[in-house]
Amino acid sequence: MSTSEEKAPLNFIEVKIEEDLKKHKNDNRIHTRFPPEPNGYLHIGHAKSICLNFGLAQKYNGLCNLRFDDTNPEKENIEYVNSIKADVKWLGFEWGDGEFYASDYFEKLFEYAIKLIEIGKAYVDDSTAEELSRMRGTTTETGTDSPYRNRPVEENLELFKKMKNGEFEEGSRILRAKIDMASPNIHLRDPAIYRIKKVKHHRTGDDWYIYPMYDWAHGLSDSIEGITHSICTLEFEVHRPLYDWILDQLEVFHPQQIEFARLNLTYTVLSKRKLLDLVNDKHVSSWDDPRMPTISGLKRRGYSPASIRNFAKKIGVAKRDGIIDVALLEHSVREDLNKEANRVMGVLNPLKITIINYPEGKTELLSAKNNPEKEERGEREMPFSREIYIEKDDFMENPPRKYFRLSPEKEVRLKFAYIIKCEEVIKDKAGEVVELKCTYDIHSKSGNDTSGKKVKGTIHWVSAEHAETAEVRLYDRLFSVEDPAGDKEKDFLEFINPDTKIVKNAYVEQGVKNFKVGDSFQFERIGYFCLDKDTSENQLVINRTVTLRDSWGKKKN
RNA sequence: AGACCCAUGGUGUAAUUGGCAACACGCCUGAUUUUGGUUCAGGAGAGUUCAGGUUCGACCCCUGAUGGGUCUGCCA
Repeated sequence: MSTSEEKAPLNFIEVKIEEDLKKHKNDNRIHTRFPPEPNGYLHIGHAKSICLNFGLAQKYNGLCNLRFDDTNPEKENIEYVNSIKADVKWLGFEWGDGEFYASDYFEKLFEYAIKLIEIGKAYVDDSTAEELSRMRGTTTETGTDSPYRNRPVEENLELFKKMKNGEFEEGSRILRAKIDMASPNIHLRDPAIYRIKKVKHHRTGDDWYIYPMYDWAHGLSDSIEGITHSICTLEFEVHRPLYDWILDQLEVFHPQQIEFARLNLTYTVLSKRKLLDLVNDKHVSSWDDPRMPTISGLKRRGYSPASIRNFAKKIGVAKRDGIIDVALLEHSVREDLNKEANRVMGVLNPLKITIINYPEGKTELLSAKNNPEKEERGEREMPFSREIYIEKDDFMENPPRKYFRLSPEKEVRLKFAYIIKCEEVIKDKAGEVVELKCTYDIHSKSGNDTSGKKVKGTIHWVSAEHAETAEVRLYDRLFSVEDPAGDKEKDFLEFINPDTKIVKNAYVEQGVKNFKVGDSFQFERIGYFCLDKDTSENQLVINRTVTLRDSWGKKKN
């Protein structure tokens, strides 16, 4: 038995590609494209598409273009173009010379339209939008022919050129493909392919008074670029007959459109319009608010490009639409950050401890491992002194069974330091524990413990005198229900989760000050965090990316 | 209502193209651990929406039903 390498199962698109390869279709060339409209920021759903399209090109030694579908100047702008380029690059993909814009093809697209008119397959229609809508029919009733449908070619040519020259009012006329008003597929009922829009375009300026519709621009752009596999989401399935019709009429290179199910994620929304609403209505601070499922939001939250790429790999590609558990996304970051992120200590909810048998004024440096998963990351020195902070949760006056942490008369290890014992609990008038008096065992020093003691729990701490204060933003899921957009009665905005806690008075070890904005690290025993761009000279701002898995916390509930 | 698409554990994706369902996440148990993390070992959980048919044999092919999605912009 030869142990040839396991081949990962192919998704249905790869199956299709390999069939094409077997038939030597397109001379075995594989060319995909990622075609965003620059009218918003990219989100995790786009990341799926980016990984798919660029990933296919990599796998089959092909190319993947980045093409901006910029045919609607009303909604598009250069800010979005730039953010999209930055996000794709950040995700780890390169398009080389393959940066294109549908607007680069406006002239060519116009000529193709002329050709379509010339072969009698397109006409200028003077009907109003309402008339067009009425004549289109419905899903059950066929449409009716427009009175302008049989205009002579010459007249169409002349009118279309006048449209181009700006001689008509916006909305007064459109160019339509002449297909079949009785088709059960509404997209084939003489669809509009050009409309008049006297709007300045972010790239072509005032050159054009007419702009092509998606169906006209997209397929032809694919064709012009020699795209072999034009991959898009399911809702374009009904457009495919039109995509094919256009290319067939013009007898040009004919890419194959393939549709797959777009990504849905629990506890969030992934539609550009809804994300825009969140930004515009100030429910979030910006497109890169760390709670946003945008690529820039995930980046700011502390997600690594690798974690997103791995997530995309895990979710697979298919035609069935479903909803993916965010837990899988969270697992993907933990998996990556566990290996990559250095450990530091941070106390989010401090409880002061005075170690009464530790000399006043003394400070010693203890060495701490930076990353147990990567010995080569070495060690750092942490100052230890008489007064320290521990996490409030790490002390209980009346502990339940199997509580491994600190409680009266009990001992725990301070990680990388000594074993301490709780001798006295100090409370305020309200009965709240405000401080602990402890003793430490001088023989229990980490690395050379001769005390012979073995304690069940190890907790994190930070020296009071040496700690830095930080603002820590404990982000939670953006919505409090699994499918906020799925409720028929309530608007998705009603499900926004208000529980993002901001902890102002966290104490963190000094080293955090040396991190750069965007650096990820683990607060031992708590979770993965990163330094936020709001950090200033005198204020550290830290975002929680995701908590650590917590089997104890789960058990308690 | 019509056309088109889809249907496999809680979730997502597989099943050498017809040979009695696998992987990942999540969940549970145990071991290891100076992170109740990681790692390791194990477990529960679907008989493939339903009803027929073809076949020695069906998740896979056929028919019908049911359920879900998409489509009636001069948006993409």
